[in-house]
Amino acid sequence: MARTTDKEAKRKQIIEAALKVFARKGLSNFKMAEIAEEAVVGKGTLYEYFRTKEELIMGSISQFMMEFEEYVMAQIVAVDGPVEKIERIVQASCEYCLKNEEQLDAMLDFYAVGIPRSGGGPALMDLAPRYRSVIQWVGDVIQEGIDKGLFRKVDPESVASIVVAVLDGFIFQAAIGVLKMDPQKLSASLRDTIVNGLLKETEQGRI
Amino acid sequence: MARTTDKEAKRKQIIEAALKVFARKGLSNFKMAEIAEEAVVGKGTLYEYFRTKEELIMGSISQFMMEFEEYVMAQIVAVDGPVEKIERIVQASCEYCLKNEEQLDAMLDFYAVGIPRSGGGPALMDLAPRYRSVIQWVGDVIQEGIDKGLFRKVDPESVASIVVAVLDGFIFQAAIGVLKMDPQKLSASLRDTIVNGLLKETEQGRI
Amino acid sequence: MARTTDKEAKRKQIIEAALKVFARKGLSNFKMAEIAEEAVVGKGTLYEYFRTKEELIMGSISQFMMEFEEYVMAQIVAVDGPVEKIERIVQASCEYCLKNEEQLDAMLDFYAVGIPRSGGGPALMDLAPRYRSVIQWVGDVIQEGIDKGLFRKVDPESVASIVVAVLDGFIFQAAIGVLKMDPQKLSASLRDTIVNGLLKETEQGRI
Amino acid sequence: MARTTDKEAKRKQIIEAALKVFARKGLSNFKMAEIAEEAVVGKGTLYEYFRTKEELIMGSISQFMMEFEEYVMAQIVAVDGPVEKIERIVQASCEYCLKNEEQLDAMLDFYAVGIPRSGGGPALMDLAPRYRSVIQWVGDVIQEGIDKGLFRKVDPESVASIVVAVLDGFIFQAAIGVLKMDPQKLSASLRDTIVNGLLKETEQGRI
DNA sequence: AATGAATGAGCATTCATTCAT
DNA sequence: AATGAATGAATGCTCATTCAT
Repeated sequence: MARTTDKEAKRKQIIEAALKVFARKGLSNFKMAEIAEEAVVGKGTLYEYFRTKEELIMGSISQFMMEFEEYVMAQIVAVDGPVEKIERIVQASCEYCLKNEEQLDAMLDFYAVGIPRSGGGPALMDLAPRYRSVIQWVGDVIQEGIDKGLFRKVDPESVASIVVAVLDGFIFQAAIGVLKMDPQKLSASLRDTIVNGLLKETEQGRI
Repeated sequence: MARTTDKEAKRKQIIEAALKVFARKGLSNFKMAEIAEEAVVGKGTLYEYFRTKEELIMGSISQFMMEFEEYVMAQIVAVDGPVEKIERIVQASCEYCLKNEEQLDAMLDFYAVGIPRSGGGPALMDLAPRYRSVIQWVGDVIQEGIDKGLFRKVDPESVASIVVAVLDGFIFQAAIGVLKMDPQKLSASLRDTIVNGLLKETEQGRI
Repeated sequence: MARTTDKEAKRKQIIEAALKVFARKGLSNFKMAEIAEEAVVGKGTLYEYFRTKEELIMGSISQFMMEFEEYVMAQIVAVDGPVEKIERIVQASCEYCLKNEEQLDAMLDFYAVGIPRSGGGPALMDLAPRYRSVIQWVGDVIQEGIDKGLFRKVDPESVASIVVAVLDGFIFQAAIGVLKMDPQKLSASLRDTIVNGLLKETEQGRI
Repeated sequence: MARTTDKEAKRKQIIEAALKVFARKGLSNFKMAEIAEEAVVGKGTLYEYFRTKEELIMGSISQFMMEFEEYVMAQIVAVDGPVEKIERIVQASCEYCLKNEEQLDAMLDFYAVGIPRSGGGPALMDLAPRYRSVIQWVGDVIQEGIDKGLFRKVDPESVASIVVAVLDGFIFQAAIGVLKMDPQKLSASLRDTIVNGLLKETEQGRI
């Protein structure tokens, strides 16, 4: 059991180092040696935990994405009401980005890794399923709003797409430095713009 | 007299080949030799037009971005009315992506290139100014809507940020394959969700 | 623990191989791959010990020059008397060239490397200090001869310049094949021509 | 006839440019393009006059050596007396180096070109015959001195070797910057050191 | 298990040379 | 005859990966 824990801990340690290096150098410029140095292990050790560079990249990104998702989900479970849920998902996403400001620089790279190439093999990592599930989840919230008579009868999936798109767009704008990742301001702004537009006339101004 | 050449034309030819290769292989995996082959020129020729691989990348992306911008701008000049302008910018953006579906795969890479790295030099290409000007432009449209009494008194810049963010987010979703780039549908969807939310109560349903 | 290596020994091994290749191909025609092959190491290994080709060249030449100097110095320490010292330095220099006959071919290249270029950076290697110290040393011997009343009152430095010049000239003549590097003959010849001319009339024929 | 003159003139023009570039960059670092630029002709033109880079190098060095020799010879023809001849050859050599101070930087390279390589082809240029003839000529002068009863009965060829060696050594010392090419001083110095040593005792102090 | 010295496939880049104009 | 755009063979150097210790 101790063995497993040790192994797992060192793997985490390497991934943490990797994410730092990704942020600093970008996914296409970092070297395995840099990660080894950052993780304070030998180059050879990396290969005890990841078979190839590619696997280390995928492993690290997966880990990051998973923690992102977990964080957001954890912030949401206790929230009631569709409007609040959407507000909270925006806030939580921004919060996570802020807490991992360093990673922000690398997130676009993470996204790019998910692009399938027409020529050559498939995407290094298939982001689509994860993406669909997020959109699905947001769509359910929208549907919930409609069902509760709060929202107009919009197409839940389309709106969900938009909400998720805004979040990604914010991340990009923050990464290039034209937007400040302010959870309160951005969630308020999104609420005022999108959620308001979703509310039925009779509901507007009430919430 | 020596062999005469239209330098500008050959430069374009190389850039076109480069963009194709970028889409196929991604910005971090392509080889100069591939571009030479695609452009049907010798490897050495590439270096007659671009001093380094990096410069070729930047030149090609710049060209792409510029053409993107030009296309969208051209589609917009003749449009009147804030709502129509926003609708049209979404449509035009989608159209250009559709016309260059091949490039779509590479666009996330293009974005990633614009991320400044905390460690090491600056971003390969500074997208911020271009971005700010687009947001500014959309913001002006929003302001126009407010001035005309069409829109509620929102913060123009925040809304502009959101609109632009949605466009980028759409591009990403299309790239990973969870969204279809349908100009009509997406612009209608955006209009129904965002623009509606911007309209004053008295205006809703009229436009 | 990792594969352990005597870094210093391997460095020597590479330098030895390099000097062989220099002699065979000349400083401007050799390829790194040739040195790797001669040293029976991988190309990459060369770069573990020398950052660039230039550094490998400089390191190897430095080493050669140093060993040359050490050899000559070692042959001289025990020698008494100015005339004998000069004779011995000539002999020792020739001996070293003979023992390293292979290198002889490359020595002119080594010299050329020390030439500072008016345009562009400084010389790859500054031979001037080392040169001045040798001339200084020979000058001291001449001075000693004058002080002891053996030599005429000549300018020690000028004569030292000449002696050193002759040695270099010999190396060149040997390299192009118009002179045989015969320590006995050359030192005798130099003694008969130069040293004799330095002796006071009263001393001539005595020594 | 005009044709020939033009051709010959342009050839000279190229060689002159080449020598300048050699001095600036060294024989192993210059590029054909640099020579074309310096000569203010197109790259292609170089190949109208020299089949290859190597041929251009050889042609230029030959030209330089020939002019060197011609200059020295011209300065010597009218000189009488072995001592004066030797003094004059030293002076003339220094003078030429001074007049072509720029080339001085490249002369070691020229020498190096004459070194035959054990492995690979022969020397790019065989300096031996030219060298032997110079040594021969100096040897004849020494012999003349002996015959006239001025010099001791030394081995003419050995002494000639030394004299020529000194000249080359001076050039090297001047190139690396430890010696000033002063015709008067150097010839006087050489005369005082070598020639004096050659004089018979009865002649010393007379000349 | 951990390491880092060794490796060589792989790639950006250079530059002598060609040849259409 | 003169040119310089085009070319690709050649080469320095990198870095993921291996493996002896």
